Formats: sequence, structure tokens, C-alpha cells
Amino acid sequence: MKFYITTPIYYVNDIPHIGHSYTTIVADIVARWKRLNSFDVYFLTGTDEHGAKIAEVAKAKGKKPQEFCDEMSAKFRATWKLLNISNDGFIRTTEYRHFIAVENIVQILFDKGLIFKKKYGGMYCIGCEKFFAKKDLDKNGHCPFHKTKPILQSEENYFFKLSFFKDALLERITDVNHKEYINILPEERKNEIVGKLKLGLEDVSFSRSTIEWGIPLFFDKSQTVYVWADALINYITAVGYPSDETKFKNYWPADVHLMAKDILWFHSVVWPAILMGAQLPLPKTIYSHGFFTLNGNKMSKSLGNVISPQKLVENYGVDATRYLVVTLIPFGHDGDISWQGLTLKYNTDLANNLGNLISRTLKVAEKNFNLKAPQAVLNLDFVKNVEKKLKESFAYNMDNFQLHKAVENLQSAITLVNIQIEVDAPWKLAKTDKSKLAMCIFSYLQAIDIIAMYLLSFMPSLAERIWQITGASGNISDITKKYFTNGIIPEGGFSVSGTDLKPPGVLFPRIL
RNA sequence: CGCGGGGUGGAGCAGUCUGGUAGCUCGUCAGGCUCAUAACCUGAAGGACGCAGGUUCAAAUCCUGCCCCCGCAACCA
Repeated sequence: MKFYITTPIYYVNDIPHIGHSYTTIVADIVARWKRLNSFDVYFLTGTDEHGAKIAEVAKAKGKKPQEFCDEMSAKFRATWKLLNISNDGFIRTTEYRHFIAVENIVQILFDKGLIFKKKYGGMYCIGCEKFFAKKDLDKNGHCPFHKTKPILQSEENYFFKLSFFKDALLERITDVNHKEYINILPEERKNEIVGKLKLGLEDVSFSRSTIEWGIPLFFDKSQTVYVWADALINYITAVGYPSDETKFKNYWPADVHLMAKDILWFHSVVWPAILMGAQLPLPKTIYSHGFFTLNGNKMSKSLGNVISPQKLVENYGVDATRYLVVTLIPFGHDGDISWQGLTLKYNTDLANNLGNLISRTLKVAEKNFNLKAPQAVLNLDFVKNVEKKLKESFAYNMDNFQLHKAVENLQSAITLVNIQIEVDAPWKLAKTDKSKLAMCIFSYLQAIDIIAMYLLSFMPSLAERIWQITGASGNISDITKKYFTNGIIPEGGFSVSGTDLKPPGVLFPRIL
């Protein structure tokens, strides 16, 4: 089974911030989870590089647009590397392969009469790169977003017959049994889209005559392809459209397009319409998540309160950052975050619960068994309980992007081990019953291994380190794949009796 | 009547579709333990579930009306 998951391509007028990171980390965790469940995963991210804004910013910095895009795109790549993102592809809209794909699609739509020329005029805001109807301007007749006076401008553009697809879209979005059903999530956002669709659908401009930094319209070189038409097509370019048919057939349609809610409309209406026009299969799921506020305030460059991934990593480390970012707000909804909140979560979940569990287990092994996995049989009931805690809903939550809930499953599994330790009281057994102590420690090690395997998608480096600490044998990814497939704990456990353990040190130092 | 979401112990949320002892995390308080990163475990206090009506043996949950908050209304993840 294949699994094609995408993030949006990020607009390079801004450096990567927590929002980009959030989407990308979520996608990465799901991609890793799917790989561990033996899916043939293709995970795509990239950068969106055309448009007047980019040309402008580049000019302001005294750079050629391409040169500027190269730099910015590299920053995104570097950030994803920093965050241990396992993307299979990285696409840039300025790549040649993408030009070809866009030309192909536009050609098909043009040939079908879905693209037509139309004169168009009105009040145009340069900041927005868009025309405004009078009713949408503010009291002073200014742009509601930029508070600047729009200029009267008329332009001849090519339009896409989006209106033509209204009914077809509604069917595919609302009818679960439709063979091309598009699952838009979360539910309330879908309702919004449906509501808006029912109000009517207008044709959209698909080209610009005034913007040079873009893909030229091949049948009218005075125009460039509108950035959104350009951008959306990246999802098929990246998997081989139109040249690599094998790859394309293998991965397309996308299983999930992930994005923030602001661009849901384009993904659930414009994009499927383009695909229908080109007679290509439609994406299966379109999942949008919410926005963050920081201490109740919108994050913005002007307020200077934007959280950078670098700062997060500096504070918490890569693995903890990945963990914290996805667990702080329920996926799909807006949420408020704060540094205090992040630190609290770090201390409770990672330092106190997980880190401390490993620490207390290993210390006992060190004192009593010379830092080797003890010779013992497994407390099967206990380990089965831990398994059960994870199996019950972890997979369901992961498959439904409820990562914050999957993490709760993980935490309760960790707590289960902590409770067992209280019950067993190994510090007493150390004085009274060494063989029972051996069984206890041996069992904790296996439980920790299981937890590490479930943790692997979230915190890849840390899980691997735990794997080494507990003396578990083999490559953690390989073993996890096997374990997720057959659910069998190998005879003798994951951490085999007699193997060397490693002193854990302090995995997550408490932050005060 | 533009569309959508929400108002539940101090904070953040779940529960509402499929009515029937109000649940989770954090915080607070008390106790236990002392292996461990002053971490861990147990227990307790604290809520007329926005307001007002209605249906019902029974409503946070269904119906009606009202009040308040927020998001969206076409390119900030």
C-alpha cells in the first residue's frame, strides 16, 4: 500500500516559523508512522516561489528573484533538516520539471475550453495582488488589509471556469459513497466549504499580465500563470507528472494534503476542479489545522512574537520540540500556546514521566545487575497491559491525525510502568528477592522498548537512544516494522538477557 | 436573519450525534514511597455544564428563544 502525504509548499517571502514547522512536523510524524506500518510512503514538502511579492522583496534586497528564492528555499531545507524531517521529495515551483507540468495542465484546460479570456477591471490592491469589489473596501475606500488606496486598473486575463465544477464538487465533498469522495477535515471546516460552495462559485483569474516573476502562459507570453494555479500543481509535478508515468500512477492521488485552515478553500475547491478539468484522480483527504496564538495574541512579524523553530530547538532539543509542538493544541483546532505551557509539558511528560522512568529503571539495573539486562522470565501480564494501553487507540488516533491523543496513550503507558514499579517496589526486592527483582527489571526494559517503538515516529533520535540504553537488539525501525505487523514480542524479549545496558544520563533535564 | 465554531470545577479541554451516577491534564490540599531528573504512587477538595423556558420518570446531552466570545468571508502554517 502506498501513502502520499503533502505539506503545502511554503511561500518564500518569509523565513520558516512555528506555523510552517507545525504542519511539517505533523506530516513527518504521520509519514514515519505509515512507514513503520509498511506503507510505501511518499512525503512531500517544498517551496512556492513565484509572484509579485517575491520579485518585490528580492528587488528590495538587491537580488535577482531566482537568487533570492534559492537562498530562502535553502533556509526551509535547512530547517527541515534541523527538525529531522524525513521528506522524500522537496519541490520548488521554479524548477524546470514544474514548468512542464504546469504547461501541460494549462494546455489541457485550454483545449477543453475551460480557460477563456476576459477583460477585468476595478480597484486593485498591490499589496494583496488582487481586485476588490467596492463593498469589500473599508469606509475610506481603502484595502481592508493594507489600509492603502487601491488603484483603478483594468487588465485582460485568462480565467478558469471554476463555476462549471460547482455541482461536481459538492457531490464529491458531501457524498461519502461517491467514488471520488474528497474527505475534508475537520468537519466544521468542511461545513464551511460546503456552505460557501452552495452560495455559488465564480470563475477565477488564472493569469496575470503585470507579474513577470512567474511561469509564462505558453499561448500568450504577455501573461504569467497565476501563483495559485502554479502552486497547487506542485503536488503532481513532484510525483512525476507528466514525464514519469510509473511514479505518478504509483503515488497519485494524494492520500492526504495537510495545511492550515487559511488555504483550505484552494485545496478543496480550486485544486479538485483543476484536476477534474484535467481528468486526473482527486486527493482523498484534505486536512486543515488551526492557528496558534501566543499568550492570546496573534503571532505576527510586526508584533515580533513569532516563535522560530531554531529557538524551540535551542530550548528543548529536536526530539522534544517535535513532541511538544504537536501536542500543545488539538489538531484541527486553533489553540493558544505559551513558553510556560511548553516548558510545563516538557517537564511533566518528558522529564518527569518518561525520562525519570528510564532513569530509575536503569539505576536499579546498574546497582544490582552490573548494567546488564538481567536473566529472567517476563512478567507477561504486565507487559501485555502496557501493550494493550497502546494498541487500543494509538493507531486509530495516529491514522486520524489526533497526534495529541496518541501522545496521551503513550503517556498512560508510561504511567502504567511507573505504577507497576510502585507495586513491585524493586528497592525492597533488592534486599529480599533478587530473582524477583530480575524479573521486574527485565519486564520494565521490555515495556520501555515497546514504548520506544511507539515513540519512534515522534522522537526518532530519542527512541533510538532508548533502544540502545535498554540493550535492545537490532535496528529499531526494522524491529518496529516487524512488531507492528505481527504483534509478537520475540522470545527472550527485545532486550535480551545478558546484553549490556547503557547509563542513560539525563535524557531530559528539567527546565526551571 | 452571510457562513461556521464555542460558552462544562482556578486554567486548558473531553463528554452533547446514540438522554440515565460529570471525566481528563495542569494547579491546590493531604497522605505514601524513597529506586529515580525534589521525580514517582494514592486519595481529597472544588462544577446549579452561558441564560430562560419546554419535552421526558430522567437533560450538559433533545426542542424553542435570548445573551456573550471567536473564526471565516478567497492567497499569513
